[in-house]
Amino acid sequence: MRDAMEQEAEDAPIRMGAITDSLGFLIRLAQIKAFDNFFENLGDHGLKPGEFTVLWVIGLNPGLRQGSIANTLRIKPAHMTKLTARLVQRGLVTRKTPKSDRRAVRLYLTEEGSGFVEAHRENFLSFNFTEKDNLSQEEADQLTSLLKKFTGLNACH
Amino acid sequence: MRDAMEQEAEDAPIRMGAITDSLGFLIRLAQIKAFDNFFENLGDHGLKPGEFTVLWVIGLNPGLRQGSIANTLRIKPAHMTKLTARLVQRGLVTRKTPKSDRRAVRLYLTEEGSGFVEAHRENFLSFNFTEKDNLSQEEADQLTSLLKKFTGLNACH
DNA sequence: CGGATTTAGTTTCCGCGTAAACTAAATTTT
DNA sequence: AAAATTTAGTTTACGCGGAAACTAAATCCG
Repeated sequence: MRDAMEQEAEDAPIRMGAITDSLGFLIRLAQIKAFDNFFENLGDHGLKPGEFTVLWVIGLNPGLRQGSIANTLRIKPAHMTKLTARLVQRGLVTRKTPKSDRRAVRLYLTEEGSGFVEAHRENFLSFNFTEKDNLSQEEADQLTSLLKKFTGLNACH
Repeated sequence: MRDAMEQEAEDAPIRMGAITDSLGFLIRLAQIKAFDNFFENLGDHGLKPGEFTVLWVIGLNPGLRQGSIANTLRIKPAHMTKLTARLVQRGLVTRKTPKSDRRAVRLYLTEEGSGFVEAHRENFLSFNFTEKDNLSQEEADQLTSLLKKFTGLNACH
């Protein structure tokens, strides 16, 4: 009833061949899933994963230069400028140019920013857990550890 | 010499706290790395990972509907339209509207498209390997398997 | 010192991917 | 069979992220 080679039948299984073993492809899928989970759990506060991460790092390193953060989090300078502007505009972050180097920009959390991180810390950290849907705790730990190795997070850049 | 709490010294180690264990963050880093590797190894042919993947799947399933591919590869319809247009424009793919359903669009590789996939198959598959930089073969396999589980690639959607 | 280079960040412009609204065709309902 | 609904794909408008060119300040060097 249906053509042998051509995919005329809608319900025919779709062959994916070797891409199902492609790290690049799998990582892209994982990215999508992680993103979905993020919004399911803390979409309400209106920040995106990247923004939250920046906020987090500023909280841990008040006064860090904008460029250092960009470098650490693998965000490009051009993007960092806009991202920072957004956070400032929301009143979560302040920029300060030190007298010692008037090119530089140092970042600090505002009161509100501090409160924000404090308020969402649990949610943000649990976001690591809720997205482990299909994984046991051990598997999740293993995945985390392998990704760290793969990305060279330990060895720094 | 430097302020205790503030990050006045440039070379001070940057604290990242719990995000180094955040799957979402790690996956983003992995994504960036995979992307870099892709372009290092086959950036010359001018296709991006997503485009190559689509080409690949069409090759394995000639005549598949555009929407089915989008669904399988988690590409949104709106994007799929543009992506397909690009591939058609490069002469790698042809679109065909079957008489049985004049809304649908079926996709096929052209001669050139077939040749293209054929020519880059090795490169494309080895792309899985070259990006395993920091990982042993066993670790890479393990990572692949965990990502499959995490993304639910086995269980389908 | 004063010109050349480097460094920090910004601005402009562009492409990718998405959401929402839309067009057209098939299907369901009555 | 006509109206309502669903389905397939496209169009439009927008935001995110990046590359390249730029501005301004600091450093290097003769």
